Amino acid sequence: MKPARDAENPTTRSALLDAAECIMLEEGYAAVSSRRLGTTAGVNPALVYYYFGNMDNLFVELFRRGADRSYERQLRALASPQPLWALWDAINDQSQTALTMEFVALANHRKAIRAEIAESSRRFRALQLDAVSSALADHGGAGYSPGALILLMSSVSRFLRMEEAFEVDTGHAEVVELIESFLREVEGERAR
Amino acid sequence: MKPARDAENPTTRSALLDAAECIMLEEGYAAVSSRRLGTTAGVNPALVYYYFGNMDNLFVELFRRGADRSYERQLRALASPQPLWALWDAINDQSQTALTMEFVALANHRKAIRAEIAESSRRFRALQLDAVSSALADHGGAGYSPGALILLMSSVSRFLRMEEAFEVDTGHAEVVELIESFLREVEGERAR
DNA sequence: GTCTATAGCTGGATAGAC
DNA sequence: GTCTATCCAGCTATAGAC
Repeated sequence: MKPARDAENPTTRSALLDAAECIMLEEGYAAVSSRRLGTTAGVNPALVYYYFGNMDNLFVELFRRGADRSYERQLRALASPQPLWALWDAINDQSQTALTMEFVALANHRKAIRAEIAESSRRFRALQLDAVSSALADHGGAGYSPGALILLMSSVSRFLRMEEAFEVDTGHAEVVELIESFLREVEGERAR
Repeated sequence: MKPARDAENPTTRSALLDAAECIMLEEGYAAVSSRRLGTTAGVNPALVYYYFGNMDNLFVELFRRGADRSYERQLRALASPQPLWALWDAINDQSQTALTMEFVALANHRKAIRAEIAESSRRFRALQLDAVSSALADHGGAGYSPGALILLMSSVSRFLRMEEAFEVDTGHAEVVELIESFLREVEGERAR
């Protein structure tokens, strides 16, 4: 009988993934090395190769883990009574955002990562398109383009986060208000 | 009498910066090392330290060189008869975009770079705010927020570029049309 | 200004003991 | 599954000859 591992007894495998996530967020992907992973996770560096074969695979698995979690969260959001508001929250709320930017940078020169992100993006987008199309049709927004709305929310959210990291926030409140006034128009006041 | 250097006779210093730009675009910032720079620029790697002291300074100088060029281009754009259209073109056209994203990634774990980008962003934003405010006031757009418009254009532009790198383009045409129809509304048909 | 040589470090990855 | 030991490559940075 295999013992079930809980949060206080994580498997070595997931401990390594957690360590990678932590290092990536704090110091960027370039700081993620097998030796650093070993130290942070409290295990031997060689185990990275035992579990993942090489560093690229570790990155791919870490990305996939985060993407799957986000996808589930987004599925739940889009099933809410106010799917547009919920999607806007999900896009903004995602603690995944910072990690994602790091992966995008990684993808610039690692083909395996790029392919993974590309496929994941298409998967997210398809789900969003479907839900936003229905949401717009259900309310007074049949005249608006679902694709444009999704891109607007995604672009602005990511750009604002990025600027916040540089402590630049000119115009942030205004553009958020612009998007949210649109959401109010088609989906009504945000329910609390 | 010092000989003037032309494009075919660049100084070693600028040859190193050119090499850095090239490597960064093709393989990402992590691939930029003194040895690679030496090989690509056809000079000795030790010259990197002679000219820049260390790698951080090289990155900062490369960023500054690009930012200054973009700033000049943007100044010219904003002085055109259709400043909003010209700004939109400048934001989209910038061959700097890909490089900028690489610098943003670098900035995550190099303080010197982060400070440089932050200051540069504020400088660009101030210039844009000024010009867009006037442009909106001059035409029928006095009711719109200049800050929101700038952020919308900047966010969307960067996000689309990023997605293009992953060969994802769902909704791109629609969101571009949304922005351009707004520009037509306040500034009239784009002059050719 | 440009080069050689080199110190000192960190990294990816593997072989093999336990 | 986990560890030690190790090879080899690549990096930053400096000292010093030319």
